[in-house]
Amino acid sequence: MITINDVAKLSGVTTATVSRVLNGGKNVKKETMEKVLDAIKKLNYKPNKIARNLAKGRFTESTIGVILTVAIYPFFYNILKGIYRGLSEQNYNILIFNIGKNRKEVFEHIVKENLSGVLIVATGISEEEKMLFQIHNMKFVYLDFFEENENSIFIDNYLGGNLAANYFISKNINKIALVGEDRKTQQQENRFLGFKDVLSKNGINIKTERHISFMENMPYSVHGKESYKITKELIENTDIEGIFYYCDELAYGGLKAKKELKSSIFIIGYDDLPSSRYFKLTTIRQPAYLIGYYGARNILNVIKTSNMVPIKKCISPKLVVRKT
Amino acid sequence: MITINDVAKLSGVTTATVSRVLNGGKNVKKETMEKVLDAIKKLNYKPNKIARNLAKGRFTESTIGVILTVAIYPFFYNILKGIYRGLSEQNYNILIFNIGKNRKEVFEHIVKENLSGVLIVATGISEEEKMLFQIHNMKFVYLDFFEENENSIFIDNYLGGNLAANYFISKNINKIALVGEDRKTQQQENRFLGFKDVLSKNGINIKTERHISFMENMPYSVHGKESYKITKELIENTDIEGIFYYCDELAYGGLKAKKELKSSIFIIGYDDLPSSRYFKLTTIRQPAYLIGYYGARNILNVIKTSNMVPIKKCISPKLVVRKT
DNA sequence: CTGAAAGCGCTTACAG
DNA sequence: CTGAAAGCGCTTACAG
Repeated sequence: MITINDVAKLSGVTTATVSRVLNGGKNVKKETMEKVLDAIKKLNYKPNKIARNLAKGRFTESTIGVILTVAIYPFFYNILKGIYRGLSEQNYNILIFNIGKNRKEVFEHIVKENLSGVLIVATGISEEEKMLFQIHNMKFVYLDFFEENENSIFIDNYLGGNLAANYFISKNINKIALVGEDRKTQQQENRFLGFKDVLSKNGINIKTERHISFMENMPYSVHGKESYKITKELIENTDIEGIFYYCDELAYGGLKAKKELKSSIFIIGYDDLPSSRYFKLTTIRQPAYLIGYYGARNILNVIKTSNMVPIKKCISPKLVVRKT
Repeated sequence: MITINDVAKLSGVTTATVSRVLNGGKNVKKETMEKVLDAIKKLNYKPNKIARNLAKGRFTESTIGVILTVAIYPFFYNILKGIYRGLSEQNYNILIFNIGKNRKEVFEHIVKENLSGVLIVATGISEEEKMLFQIHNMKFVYLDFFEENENSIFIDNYLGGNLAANYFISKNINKIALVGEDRKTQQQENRFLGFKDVLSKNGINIKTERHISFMENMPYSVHGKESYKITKELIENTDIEGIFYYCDELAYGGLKAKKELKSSIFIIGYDDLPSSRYFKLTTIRQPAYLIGYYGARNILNVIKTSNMVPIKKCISPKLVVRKT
């Protein structure tokens, strides 16, 4: 590594002078300046920001980390947008981490960064990871994820499930299927539980439940195609009247099957992504943007107040009735 | 600021021991550890990452800055997605900066960050800003922006304009209006120039040109509403047969006016946002995701090779004919 | 298991 | 205009 010492030696001055040049060249003779600049170029010297910031006593943190798993889906994008808005307002920057692969390494990297706090999107972290954060006094807020005793801004997925079930009941639909992913996420568990609970209260049992195998490294649309196949099969081989999908993108696949087979099956999604409006999909709306925005405001709050009582913010989803 | 010295004093040990505790507590007596941990809690001590990184010789940069103006529009979001993908592949993180307000301050902040390089989205930077980057040996690549002698990944907006004009000509449409923004951006200038050039070659002159006043702090949909009004007025008061809009979101407003007035006017947008498919909007597609992805790969390249020849990558837009 | 001391790469008041 | 030296907050080989 080329340091200020190397530059000083090559240009025949002390590091003090090199430093002066680096800082704008006030009080430096023109010729000296040129010599130094020359040496910098020759050595392709790049000042070390870390050292400089330490020397200058610049310890202000104005960056919030955002921890994402795998890809940015449209839903997460809206969360991100909200975060961006909330953080920009307070002149904070966003540092995005992807913990999809090398999770452990990335976590160790995160605590080395000069961060004010961290926003964790749609996933929980292990006790070990929490410990790591604690040692480094790194505050965090969960987004779209609930955990007792932690700061979390989340959506009432159970209620979302209720809403979907009530919609079917209002339409007098009894033969119902569920289509989701095969990985157990908090979001899906609660949605489906809320859905089933309302149904059983009304004496209805789910006819069948299908789970698409989740593929981490694929664009999510691949799952939509799986959903299309499954729906087709369901329509052809069963007397199902309605399907509740884990999310809109899965429902889109269902819509395609429905159309192709000219079926009159009822379909309900979850998320209310932008496209759902144009597909006229009946769905449960989650205000993703708000989650992000609240998240941004709250992490800033947590940092400032070093609050002991965890922040809990539960957002209610809404039924959006369209034509499916 | 509370430092390791304060903790050492309060717990009656030296900084060496505190440091050991901070680093996992290997070779520290249990009681000592507890004393230190106690002091840390009492003082709410937060280790200084800057100092630690300097001491540990951790100078690896694995972060790329992304400079955005104002808000994240759907188009920029797709660029971001591409960047995210390309950077994640190489285990780099993204640090997002918003230069919408306090531009100068933010730039000064950027060069203080420990960044490997910077991606500048859809905007040029001034000579002064370039100088700043040069002094700090900060490499950058323009995305969706062209400048001679700089690294840039851009879209051929002139060609995009050509494509739109040719479409109108193929439909035998002669009475044409242009709807754009009132700020002069490179993107709009080139699009409209390309459009007009083809028309004049065919002996056609633009009938009228309208410019919506750009509002920085508003969601872009506000501009769509303006566009709706303007289009309505154009349909009602002129014999225009076709309108070319600066971007899809403006075209959506036009679509609404067209529908309301049951007009048969031809409408063509620019971008091909996801919703455009459902609106059946004829438009010029810009592969935003690709720009981001190439951008990520290229900035990484620029850093590694300290290339002298600027990287230029021109991406061609495509006409997407739908029903409008 | 713990401390004294040197060092990470840079900056800056002080003296000349 | 320039240098010698102390210092930023932390880590770590060395010695005990």
